[in-house]
Amino acid sequence: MATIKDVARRAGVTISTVSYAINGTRPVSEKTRAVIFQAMDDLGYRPHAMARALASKRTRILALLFSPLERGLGLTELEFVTCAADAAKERGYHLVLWSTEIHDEEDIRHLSSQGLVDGAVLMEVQEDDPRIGFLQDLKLPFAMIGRTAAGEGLLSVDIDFGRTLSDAVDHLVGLGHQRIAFLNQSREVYDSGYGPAVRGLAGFEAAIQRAGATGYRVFAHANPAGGADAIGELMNDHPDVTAIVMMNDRAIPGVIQALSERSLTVPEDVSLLSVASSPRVAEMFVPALTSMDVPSEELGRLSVEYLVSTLEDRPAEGGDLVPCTLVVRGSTGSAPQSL
Amino acid sequence: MATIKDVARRAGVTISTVSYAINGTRPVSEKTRAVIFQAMDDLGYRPHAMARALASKRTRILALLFSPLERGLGLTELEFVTCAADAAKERGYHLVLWSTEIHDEEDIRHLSSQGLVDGAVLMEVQEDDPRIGFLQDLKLPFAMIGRTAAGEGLLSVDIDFGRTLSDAVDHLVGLGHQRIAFLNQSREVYDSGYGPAVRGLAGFEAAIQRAGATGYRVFAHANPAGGADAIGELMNDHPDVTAIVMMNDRAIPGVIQALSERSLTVPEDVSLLSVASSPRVAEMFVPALTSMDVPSEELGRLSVEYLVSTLEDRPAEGGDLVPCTLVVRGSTGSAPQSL
DNA sequence: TACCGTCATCGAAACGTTTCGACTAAGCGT
DNA sequence: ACGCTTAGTCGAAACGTTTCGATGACGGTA
Repeated sequence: MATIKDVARRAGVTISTVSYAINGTRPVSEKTRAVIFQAMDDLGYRPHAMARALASKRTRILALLFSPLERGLGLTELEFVTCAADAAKERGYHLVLWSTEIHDEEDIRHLSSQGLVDGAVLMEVQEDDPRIGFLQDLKLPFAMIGRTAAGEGLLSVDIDFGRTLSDAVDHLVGLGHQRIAFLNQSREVYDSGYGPAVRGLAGFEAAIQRAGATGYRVFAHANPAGGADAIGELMNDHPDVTAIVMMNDRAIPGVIQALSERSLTVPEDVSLLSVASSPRVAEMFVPALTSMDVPSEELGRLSVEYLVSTLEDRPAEGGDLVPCTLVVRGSTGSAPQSL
Repeated sequence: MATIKDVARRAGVTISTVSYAINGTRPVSEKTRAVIFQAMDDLGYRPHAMARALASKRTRILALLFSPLERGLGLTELEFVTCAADAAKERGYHLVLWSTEIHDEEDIRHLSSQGLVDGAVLMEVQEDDPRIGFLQDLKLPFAMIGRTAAGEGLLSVDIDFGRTLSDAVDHLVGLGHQRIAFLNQSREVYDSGYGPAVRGLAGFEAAIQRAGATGYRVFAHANPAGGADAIGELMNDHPDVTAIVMMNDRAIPGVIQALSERSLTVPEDVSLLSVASSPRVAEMFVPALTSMDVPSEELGRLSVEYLVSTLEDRPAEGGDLVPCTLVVRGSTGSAPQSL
């Protein structure tokens, strides 16, 4: 493989000049630059990533941190990954996957101490995420998908739950629904302060209030049985509900089954709207679920962009909130006329 | 950050001795080794990945190639990714994500020419995959998840479709089913020679034959409508079918709906068995689907292990086939008594 | 005693870049 | 005609490893 030395020789200049021409670190005359680029072309030269990294102390490699435990990665998270990789590539960076127990400090330290990565993107951020402390100690720049409780000046992108739930409720109210339930994650998850669960519910309540409708809330474990139980509870307490906003992908099958067992059809008797889920999930059901799709592409992309900007001394603001977009499928319809 | 130099000084030896002690490249006396490791510990020393790569010409970074187009990554593929990353980590390697159009030679060349990666793992391999040629030209070692048509001596892991379909059919026959349908991918996909579609069907036919049962075959597009159409066709031609083996995740919702529209219940009237799918998918339905789960962990892991072995001059055999494992859930039951 | 092979260690040269200080020649104001 | 800046280039020293050839000490064999 051709090295910078070969290019220099062929162009009749020294290697430092070639380096300046490539990186624009110092001025190079128009004429010389042309000769150098010609030589590079002729030789099919590509800078050697490792050598460059060693000398410049910048690897142009980013780590994507995710924790395998927890609820496990889903389709939505998968899109973060691929979109983040694309975004990184566009900016000349690479993305390495780093799956690590969320509390394993040694493991995270290991990652950075080798000098392998310039920065990190954190997925599945928790309200009180221990990784953030580790990263700060290591002085490793990072961006988050999600937010911590405090979120003080850290780089992050997150779903705009306020706006998302507001849009969701508006859609239902627009169809004539007045008694709407919010099916959240489990109470344990909510109590632990998991961001989406907390912010989602808050957004829902605010939206309901603004719309002058009546809201019910119910929690469900992240599995079909949890969904079924939740519907049982809900229908027992509030049999007059006509629409359910769900923010719990895995509970959905149970919800649907429980409704059909009660001879309630979707969307004639009850409208269903899935929030912060992926189209792939929504289309698994019959009828396909109307949903507020997560802007995973944007989240993945923005997080990388923030990080790269910071690394290249173009400090980014961060803290952006992007709303989910409403996609109407078959599970929402006009509220039933009579009760 | 401590360097090898610091370690050497503290241990009272030269850097080359330290290097030998770390890598085991040459013998080092027990006493010296102890002193060196002590020094490393004291200083919290970690070899600098880039420097090591530059000097040894081995980066210990592997690329994971996937093409964004196609049918899009699903939950099963996601598991490949995370498991491959874990396996790589265990062996001291890193995994970078490289999403590339399957035919984009320049892009693949770009990847290797920088000397960034030692080898590649290919996901979603096609029967006649152009990437393989590129990689061979570049002399970049690689392993595949899936197989090409020829598969001549290339490193690969794949699902053992013969064994898997055989187990699936046996399970159903054991429940008394005698007329079993195989719901494949679409005819187009099958005709294009997509490996799983071809090998799956072949395995099914062989298993049916061996079991002395009757087999029907039907194709479906990878979406709910496709599934519904397929059931329509199947029930029209062969209303006596009592079990369906499905190898088409995305068509499943349509299948279930079409069955219920015909007042056929699962599993009382018809047993459903999903092949080569992920538990996550199987549990989305009511009743949860009995399935042959893809050993994604093993596939991801093995592919990395093969590649690493080859890189470290322990040539691997490759070409392993691993079967899916049967997980009985609620969608299969005894064949209906009468017809 | 002289010689040879091992074992353990040393010193120095790579690996392919970036970057710093220095040098030259040209352009400027005075 | 003088010094001063500036654009353009050079040479050499990093960056932190691995690896090769050489060296010295030691024990065994002739």
